[in-house]
Amino acid sequence: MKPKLNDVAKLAGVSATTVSRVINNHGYLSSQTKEKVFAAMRELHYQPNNMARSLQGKNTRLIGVIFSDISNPFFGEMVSRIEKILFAKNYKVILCNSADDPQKERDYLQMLMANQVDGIIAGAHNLGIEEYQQYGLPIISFDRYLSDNIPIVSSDNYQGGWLATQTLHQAGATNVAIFTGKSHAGSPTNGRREGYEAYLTAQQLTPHVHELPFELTPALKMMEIKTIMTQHQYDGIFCSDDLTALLVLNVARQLSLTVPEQLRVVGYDGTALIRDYHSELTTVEQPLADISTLLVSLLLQRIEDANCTLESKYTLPVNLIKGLTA
Amino acid sequence: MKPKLNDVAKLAGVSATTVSRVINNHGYLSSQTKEKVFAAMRELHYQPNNMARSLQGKNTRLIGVIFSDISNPFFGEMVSRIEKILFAKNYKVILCNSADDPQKERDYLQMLMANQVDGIIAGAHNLGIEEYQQYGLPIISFDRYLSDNIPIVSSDNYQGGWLATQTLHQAGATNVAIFTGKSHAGSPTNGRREGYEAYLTAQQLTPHVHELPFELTPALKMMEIKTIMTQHQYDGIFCSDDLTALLVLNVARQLSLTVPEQLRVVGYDGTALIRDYHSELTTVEQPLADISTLLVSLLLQRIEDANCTLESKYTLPVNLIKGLTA
DNA sequence: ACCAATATGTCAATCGTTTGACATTTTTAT
DNA sequence: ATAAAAATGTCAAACGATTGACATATTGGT
Repeated sequence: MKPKLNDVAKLAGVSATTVSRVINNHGYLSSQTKEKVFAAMRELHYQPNNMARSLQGKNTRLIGVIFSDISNPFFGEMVSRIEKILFAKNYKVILCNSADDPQKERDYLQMLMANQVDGIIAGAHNLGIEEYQQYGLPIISFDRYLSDNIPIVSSDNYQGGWLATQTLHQAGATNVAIFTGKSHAGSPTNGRREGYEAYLTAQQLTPHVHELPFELTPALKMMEIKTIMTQHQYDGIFCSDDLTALLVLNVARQLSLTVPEQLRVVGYDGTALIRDYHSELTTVEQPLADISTLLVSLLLQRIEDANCTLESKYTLPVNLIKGLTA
Repeated sequence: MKPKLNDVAKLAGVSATTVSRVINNHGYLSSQTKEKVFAAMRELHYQPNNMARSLQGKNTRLIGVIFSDISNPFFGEMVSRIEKILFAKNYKVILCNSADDPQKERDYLQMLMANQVDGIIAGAHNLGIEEYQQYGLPIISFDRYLSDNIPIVSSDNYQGGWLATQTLHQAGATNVAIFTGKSHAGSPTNGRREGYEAYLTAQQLTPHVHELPFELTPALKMMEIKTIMTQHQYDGIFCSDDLTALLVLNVARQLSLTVPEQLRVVGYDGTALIRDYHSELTTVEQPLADISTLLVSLLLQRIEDANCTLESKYTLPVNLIKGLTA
């Protein structure tokens, strides 16, 4: 069996209490004793049992991270960053892919509770507000309103939508469409669309909104896009995420539309993947590093002091990455 | 505070033992009592404390999943699949991005031990073999030899390398290079390179191996590729991963090389992302679904019966996805 | 009315570690 | 030499749930 605290104590020739004190650096300890104990721990490859520790009320240092699906590069990069930051602070991540399934999300929440996580970073949002509220846990939300006492971190979607549309317009487009997801209440893409509409209205131009169902496979989405693009002669398209923008560029190629002359395209997100492998795409970059840092930092504040007052909303500025498509 | 088993017992008007029995479905129980207890659990939003449970020797149902970085789409997709499969079997994933840093990998292993994970799926491999052996934990490795008693799941890298090269050759290429990572002992890319060399040798052609350092940023890698491609006039390039293939295609565009007429390109991995957004790329697809399923299934076998005999190596067939680049 | 099966309760030990109370010994400073 | 500080020990009660031993009560079937 795995070595326990008592085995270490025996090997080191000290009492169990002393070993515990060494581990927790508690009370008076001579450096010789410490060394003896550490040596014994090394020799036995001893690792204190975190389950037992957390029973005493110690933090588990586990954080639940819920996103819809990390195989989406945007979430993948974000979770990867969050994990790295948390690891540096000695926290571990329990990964939850909710797959946009409310029941799965609910199950995950319960599971996270059962595992005594210290807090949750929520980036998937299908559940009603109450479900998140009823657990008295520190929670920080990414990009969506959950409840009054759950702070939201997001980038400036409105500004991003405005910026994207402005970029298309200034690149010469006048007949500008937006391809976005279904507009859910509280959904982040709403802001992007509002920015888009506001800019066009300010320019006395007409918005053309196309909602592409979220569940569509990329192949189906592409067909849909092709249909839309043949029926309308847009000269500028703002896609509310970069992957959709790639599909639009593919379709443009199929339809022999020259980019950016006949068609201008702006995407959204600006992940490292897109910047590195699709530098041609003009896109609005969300500050993923800052978002991740802030999410973690707020959560840890809440964990350390449950009563600390946090803003209800943190909005980070976006940045336009100028490529060749607009 | 969070409700405990005793609170449920009080509310339901039964003993703590009965509640525990209901939870674990142990011994005689009337359906009325069960209902009363469940009702009380619901009312209190009770979740049994997994820490306390696992102290009795119950499994934690936590699995450590170590990969170098899930922001790489290949690993992202793989971890996403693994997580989904494990969740369906009521296991949770502790996510570990080793970032190709041996020390981080070591820290992760210790952390996973401290958290009493039931097993580990290891897809990052920087540590010496001993380090994985010394923990008597069920471990399954993806694509790399760790130790005799740690089963390896991988796809047929040799066959994949052969297939890719054959595809380039049959598409008309005779001066065929391979772009691969640094060849580490036990590294999976070795097999791909061997398949590449074997095919060329069988065809009386000369292999040209270019090792691109793993750590390079994509931008630097692209420069390197450009240098290589201008110095040599290859008419076929086999990239040991798809992202590198995208860079090669970018460079080809910069150098005004027509694909596939002047230059044929074959990638490797065939993730959903590539299939969906770069269907033009000819690539060797690793059976990610099967690999993930097998990894999980073997691990759970080991967890359920530590002595069960498993093969030391499981090799799954690869599949050529014909695109337009070769 | 009687035996068995079913249902529930009480009690206590256990899992591995932490922590406080208290006692004892050793070291250090004056 | 002496008191304070430092170092270690013993003991036991937590933490929250599980589980076995055992007792008791309620059923149902015959």
